[in-house]
Amino acid sequence: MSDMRGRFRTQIRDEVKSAALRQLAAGGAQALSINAIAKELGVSGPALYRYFAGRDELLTELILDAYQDLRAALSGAGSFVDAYRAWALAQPHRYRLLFAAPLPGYDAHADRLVAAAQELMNLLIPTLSPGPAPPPALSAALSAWAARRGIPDVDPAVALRAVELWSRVHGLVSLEIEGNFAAMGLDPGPLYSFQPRE
Amino acid sequence: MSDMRGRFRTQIRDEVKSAALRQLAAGGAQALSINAIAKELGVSGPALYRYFAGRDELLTELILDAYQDLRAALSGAGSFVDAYRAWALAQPHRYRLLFAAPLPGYDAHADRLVAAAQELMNLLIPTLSPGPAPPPALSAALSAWAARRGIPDVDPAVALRAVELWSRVHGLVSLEIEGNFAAMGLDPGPLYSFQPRE
DNA sequence: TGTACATCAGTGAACGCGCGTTCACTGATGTAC
DNA sequence: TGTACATCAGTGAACGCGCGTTCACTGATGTAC
Repeated sequence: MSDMRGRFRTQIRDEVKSAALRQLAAGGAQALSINAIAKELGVSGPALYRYFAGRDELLTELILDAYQDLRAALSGAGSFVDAYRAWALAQPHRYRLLFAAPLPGYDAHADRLVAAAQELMNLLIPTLSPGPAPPPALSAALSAWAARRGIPDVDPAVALRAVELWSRVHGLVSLEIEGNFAAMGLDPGPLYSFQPRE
Repeated sequence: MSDMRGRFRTQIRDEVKSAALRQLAAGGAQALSINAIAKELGVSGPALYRYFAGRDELLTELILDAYQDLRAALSGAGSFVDAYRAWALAQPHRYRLLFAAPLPGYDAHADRLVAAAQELMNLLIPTLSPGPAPPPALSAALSAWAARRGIPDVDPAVALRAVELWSRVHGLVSLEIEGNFAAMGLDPGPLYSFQPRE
């Protein structure tokens, strides 16, 4: 019976988080409310303060979890682009949590979050072959960035391709998620098979 | 003195809208509050109901204004990509208004809004030369979309380029606006000079 | 095994705040004769 | 030009709601002897 209370705590934390995700999915971007979650769990509002210091901590955990989940989905996948798209379409509310503007007053670029974001690039880079060489200033910035991320020997031409690929797929995904292609009557599927494929 | 009251009304409407934009710029995405705007204008909350039916109408007007402003910025510009980026960086809160997830319960795809969004494409299309031909299904969808928008004789290969260009620049712009490149220590400027340029 | 104690999950009340919106009303402004 | 009237901008109170968070407290659970 080691640490039964501890196990209980993490289980409740998970239940809180999944209720939070359910409400984000249903209620739009900023529908993250301690009180509403407590109500869904059949518990009074202040009870949740046993498990989270406050709303910001809960939000941060949800974001970190989402990064981790996305990373898992990408690392096992054959195609970065297809897996990225599939993950985002399956849970657009979590994708927005990662890449859309957060709540006012919330610091979306705390160190932990930036690090988690950039691990996505670490997954992409090894799968790419170099493209054209970037201009010198960009090349230097890309090398410095890769070194800072603990992968020192990255060809800047590969890093460039990674950033370009990511921004392209993010453009398509974010437009698709918000229904922009649907509003045009377009199936965006074929747009994802751009060159260069990884 | 024809219609002095009418002129007064439109002037107040404009003051309300610009206070609203100021607060959006300061307060984050969903900081659009009738009461807060009224307070900034030195007036009681209910007073604004003389000018707007409610918060949703105000929001819709802000969005339509933003589309019109963006269209104006693009139509006079030499480079679609550069003008698009400059507009978005200068007023990211308005860019989010157009392309990020709106408030829960707000219908972001009402006909007027969709039409306004697609007029942006009408500006882009005439500046492009055809690229590779799209696959048949996409080609048909692109032609149908162009016809529906009142520009019947569009080469699907041009329409495809327009959609691709738009999604690429949107990807870069939306990442840049949220500070993702800054968090990487990258100047994204060089990324915008991708081929094919318009 | 039984008892005394510490831990801690959860409660209900409260604080102070903000929201959109409706309503009856005041008072000023412009209009018609 | 002067007066009677209609229009309408703006007010303050109110409704009902929700929010994050703090606080003193109850009662159950697990622990130590």
